[in-house]
Amino acid sequence: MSDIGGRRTVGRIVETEAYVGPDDPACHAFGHRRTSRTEALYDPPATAYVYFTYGMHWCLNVVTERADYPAAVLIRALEPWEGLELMRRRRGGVRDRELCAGPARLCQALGITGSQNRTSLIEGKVRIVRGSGRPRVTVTPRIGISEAVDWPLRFLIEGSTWVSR
DNA sequence: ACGCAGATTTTCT
DNA sequence: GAAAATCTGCGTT
Repeated sequence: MSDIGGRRTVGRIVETEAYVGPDDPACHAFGHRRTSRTEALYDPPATAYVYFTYGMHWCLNVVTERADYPAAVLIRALEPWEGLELMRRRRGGVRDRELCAGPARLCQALGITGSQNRTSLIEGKVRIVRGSGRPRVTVTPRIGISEAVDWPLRFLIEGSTWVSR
């Protein structure tokens, strides 16, 4: 959920990818690479890692491991729950199915930018809270990367129609 | 439905 | 100078 610009949007996470640390060739901190961009990955768990790519897109990750161990989970898709009007406005009137189906799309829908980088996902303007169900999860390889292409680290809620691609 | 190219800028070589 | 954890619009089938 986000509370940005004085208004709230809520969604259920339906798709994620894991980037599992310095030994993962697809992780931005592969080989313990430490730059101004990757610095957030070395923060404590539940910190936001928001990075900018392709000249125009923001993507949101959750730092998952202890401080100084750079691993994170990329949030790839949400099922929109609240604040649909605001999401539609931010996304420029695309079909609802495409509001949050993709890592950069959901950031646009929720108003997430670099100003959320290194903020707490427990008490910040962007938060992640525990849900109530125990959904079945499907596992596939990650998308859009060129290293470790076959590692099964993409997780989808089984049967969700809100996932990307 | 599918495939391709353009957008646009940070980061690292 | 090239590539990048992407998205969109426009072309063809």
